[in-house]
Amino acid sequence: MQDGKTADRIVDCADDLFYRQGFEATSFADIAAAVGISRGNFYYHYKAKDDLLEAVIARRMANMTAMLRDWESAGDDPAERIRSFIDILIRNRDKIEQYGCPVGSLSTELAKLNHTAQDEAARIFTLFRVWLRRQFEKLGRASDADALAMHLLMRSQGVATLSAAYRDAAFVEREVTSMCAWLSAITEPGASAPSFTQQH
Amino acid sequence: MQDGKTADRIVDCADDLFYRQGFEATSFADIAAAVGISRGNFYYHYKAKDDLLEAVIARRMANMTAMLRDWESAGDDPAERIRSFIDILIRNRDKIEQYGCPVGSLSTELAKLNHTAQDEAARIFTLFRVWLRRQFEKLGRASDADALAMHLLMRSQGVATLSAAYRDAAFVEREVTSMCAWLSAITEPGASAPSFTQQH
DNA sequence: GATCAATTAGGACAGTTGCCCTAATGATGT
DNA sequence: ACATCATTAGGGCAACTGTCCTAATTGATC
Repeated sequence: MQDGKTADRIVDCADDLFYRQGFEATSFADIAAAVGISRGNFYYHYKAKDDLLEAVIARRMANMTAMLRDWESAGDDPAERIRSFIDILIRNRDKIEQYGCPVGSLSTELAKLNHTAQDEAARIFTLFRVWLRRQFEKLGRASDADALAMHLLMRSQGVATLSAAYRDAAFVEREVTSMCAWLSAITEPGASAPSFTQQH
Repeated sequence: MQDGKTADRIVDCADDLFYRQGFEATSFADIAAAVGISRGNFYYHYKAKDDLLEAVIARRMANMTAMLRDWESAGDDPAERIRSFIDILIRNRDKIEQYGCPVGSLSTELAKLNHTAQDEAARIFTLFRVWLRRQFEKLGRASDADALAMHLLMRSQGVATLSAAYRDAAFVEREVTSMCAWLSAITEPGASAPSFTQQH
């Protein structure tokens, strides 16, 4: 958090602190101390805490968009791309164990606070949702692509929450393996793949 | 929140407010106003906010224990009991849509606050975990009963989080149906039921 | 009816919160 | 060297936080 203009450094630190401490529990004093500026200077860049929150959400949106684009350019196999998504639980395992999922925990907190930015936070979910949906469509599951995307999102959220509660790395690995197996069952066209429309 | 001794009414209201607003975002003034007592009277019953939190967690533990006992006495079929657990997502759908899961959201918040009561909050999870494990054992899945219990807990957590983010009742119903189908696949001994030990 | 403990109300406390204001500093171009 | 503008520091604001203290009130016991 050293280089870049001050406004950017503020969003950087706020992003991190909102994740690790929560939005409500993070004060301006916390952020100012982390950035290394005075509290007064703060309001020159962001005139209210809600403005800062929106900037943080926008930053996360941009970061996640870039990450999804990277996964797309890394290969053409949709299943492999989806596996990149599942693998977040492994790559970020330490942080998730400590603070849960940044998307889910912020969304839940803002829901409780009845905060106006709650819908904006949910849009980060939608970013993944639409991206995953597109991959499932490419796998020939156009009819239930959105349900499959939501199912995968739901699983990653559940794993993240329990990972933070129990800090059990074996559980996370087991569930990631299960998610990949579920994905493989979908990829293989011959087998009676897990479906949602079929179960109704 | 009318009858009962004052100490109990305080825990009642605090329980509700901690769920709807979060622990950190709920002040003594909020609780005192909800109970209808003065702030001063507060410290006669609970000398610190952390004490109150522990009382709330203990209360939830007692409530959940009673609920699990009710499910046990309602019938002998373990699968039916497990379905009672899954059905929470339907029965409490309105509250979950607004505030998420009380167990998961409190656990995540306390994790971020680095609060000492975090382990105690996780024990509510363990309550369900052990109970579910026992039901799976009765279904003849002694070898992976704990993994199955954790899998079900994970699913309910994921559904609750996404339910609060999107407030999509159709999604919740779809996932509940999927969970019941998963359970049925386990119940039927002949079929190649979903397992975890097999997938390793 | 008097005594005494349990309970309550209300005010006061030091610290923190988000927010605002103003003066000083910095850089920039002329 | 000067004027201009963006940026920063620091103090101050009222409101709120959790906590504590004391005086009043209640209710039961003798």
